[in-house]
Amino acid sequence: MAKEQKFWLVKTEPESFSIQDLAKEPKQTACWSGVRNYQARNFMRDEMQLGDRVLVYHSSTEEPAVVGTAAVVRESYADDTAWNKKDHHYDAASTPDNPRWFMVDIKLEQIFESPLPLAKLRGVPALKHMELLRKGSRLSVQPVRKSEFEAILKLAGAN
DNA sequence: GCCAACGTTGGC
DNA sequence: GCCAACGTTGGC
Repeated sequence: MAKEQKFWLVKTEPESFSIQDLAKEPKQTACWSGVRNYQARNFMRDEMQLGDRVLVYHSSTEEPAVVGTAAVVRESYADDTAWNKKDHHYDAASTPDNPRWFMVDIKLEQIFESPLPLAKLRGVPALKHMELLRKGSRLSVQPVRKSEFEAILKLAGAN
């Protein structure tokens, strides 16, 4: 029997890969490559499981916001962009024989009708302890409490 | 193993 | 574009 479903948030810069881009992918599924932070990697490599649910967040944009949800459809495997010299995330220390970086595949569930801006989330008591809202938080893959995930769905008027 | 210098993230 | 917060690197 599968372990309990977990909840996550992943950040992406919409200028490089937005949730709309995810929607355009075959099967609306994409590999979440390019993560080059150990803590974020560890979450993907060690803890993300099939069926886990994911909030998608747009960062470094005019109005940073949670914009929709996705699900983990493939558990971690080596991030091959790390050994592509032309890739922006190339890392000579990672090789096919001894990969340093990992990724998962996620599939779009829904794009919120209206995005939930950071500023709005800050005012929500149920989200008071959310990692995303912590000052100086930079983790690009982070765990989310079930209660937080549900509160966000509720705010988005989604299910 | 400390920590200063540097690079990056990301809100504003 | 600014800059605070954070992660990484490398000299010692």
